Amino acid sequence: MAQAAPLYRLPCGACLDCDVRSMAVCAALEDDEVDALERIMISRSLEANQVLAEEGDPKTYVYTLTSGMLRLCSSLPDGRRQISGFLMPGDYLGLADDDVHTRTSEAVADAKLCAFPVRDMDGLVKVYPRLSERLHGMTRAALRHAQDNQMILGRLTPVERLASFLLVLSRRAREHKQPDNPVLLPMPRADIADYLGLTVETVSRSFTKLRNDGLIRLPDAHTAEIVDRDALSDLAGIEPH
Amino acid sequence: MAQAAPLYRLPCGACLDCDVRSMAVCAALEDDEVDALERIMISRSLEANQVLAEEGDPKTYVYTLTSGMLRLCSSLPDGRRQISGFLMPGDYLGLADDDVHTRTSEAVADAKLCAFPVRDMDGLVKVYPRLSERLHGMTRAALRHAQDNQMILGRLTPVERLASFLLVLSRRAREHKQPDNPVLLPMPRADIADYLGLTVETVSRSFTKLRNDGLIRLPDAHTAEIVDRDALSDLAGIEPH
DNA sequence: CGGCATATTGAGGAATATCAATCTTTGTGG
DNA sequence: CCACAAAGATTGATATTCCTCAATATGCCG
Repeated sequence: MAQAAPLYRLPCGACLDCDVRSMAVCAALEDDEVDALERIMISRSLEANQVLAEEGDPKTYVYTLTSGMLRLCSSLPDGRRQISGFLMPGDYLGLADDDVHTRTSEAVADAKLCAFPVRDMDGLVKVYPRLSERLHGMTRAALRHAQDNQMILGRLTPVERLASFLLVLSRRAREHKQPDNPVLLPMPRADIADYLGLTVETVSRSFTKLRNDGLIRLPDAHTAEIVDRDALSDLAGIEPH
Repeated sequence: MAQAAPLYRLPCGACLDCDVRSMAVCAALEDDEVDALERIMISRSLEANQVLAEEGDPKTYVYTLTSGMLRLCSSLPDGRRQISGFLMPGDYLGLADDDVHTRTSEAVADAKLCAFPVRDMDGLVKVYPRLSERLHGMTRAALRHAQDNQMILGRLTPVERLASFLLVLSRRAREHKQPDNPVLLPMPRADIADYLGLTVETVSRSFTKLRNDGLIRLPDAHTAEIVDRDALSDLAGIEPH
């Protein structure tokens, strides 16, 4: 059977100009090697709140987020929800899972992704050991991050949780080569609440507290300007970055 | 310079008889290959509460726990502590870390371990790709586990947290080929509290509640017999295993 | 401009932390 | 082997914190 020309393929060499080239999985490959990745890649885009994969779905694709933001979440039968993480451009979706997605992934804001069929990706990983090493390294980093969250959820007060959340977002923005000060908050308060194990009201009150104490400014609900980073770090119980 | 015969070396072939052979990293290797692992291995033992590695220490060894139990924890400047996990025989220490231990590891009860110098281990991983794959798979499992904990810490009530804790311990005991009921609790209540983000008093009251409701029996403080596994699973919001 | 979703603020109550006392277990030395 | 001290676990009384419910304010999109 004749194979139709694959849809949604980016123009050849597009990966080389990609915004996230230096921080995503593909950073493991040399310029003349990314081509192999590009060949198995399919572009996708999501609108805000669109679901990419549901908890329990078979893992047929893995993804690199190139723009926008995703949330990974799971819910209890009675509706209680926990967000285990937010993905920023350059982040990889599928690090934790073997054959099945263990979390639901949804777009917080309009998002663009590179989709890789897992079968093809598994093949590439065997050809390029550095790709495998990079994935393993990203998994380790995700694990450290999840363990940090255990401390945040288990032992920090609401204001401390929010302080640490803002600092982590700021630091990650910097790592992703974006301005680290006003911190952009594309997600609604309910998402922050479900990430920090709080209610929206408590999140809102914690924002107000940080503002009244002069640690941050809030030009609008989706922008937090860090005024006193040291005090914020003190609160969060972590070293300033 | 002449190299002295290495100390603490187990008799040749000991790995083949090892209790944890089938569940630890070494399960990735065939019987005739574990020899390579055994050659770089050094046996260690720890007494209860002895520290194996401190948060921030350079990662010079990785370990497989062969008996006993370890806790991984970190502390805030003011003394608040969070335990990110307990290690059971067959578990691997060092999955999350690159060059530095990000958590303190201590013995809950007397423990025995196989220690592998990271340099040697890095070398072996290159020779045996299956070893690398297995480590990556164990890291993914640890990540899923840490994300489950985020739900537990962020959204479950104390009794629900304890129920889920007992069920996880029970399931892991089974996976580790030990009886899954009664559940053995080698760690003190303070450890359970610092793992579940509660106080000792609340942990104690939660045990009492589960006992009074007929879901468990408590022959002694370190033994919990599961009486109604379904009700316990219901509480924990997870499928019975 | 109006209507809806989201965010903030307020009042009250429920749940868990805190403080304190008792009970139990463990380990040690006589 | 028993007595005793010390640590750990449980139970009780109280206080604080955060959640719940309700009202108001703000922003956003048609």
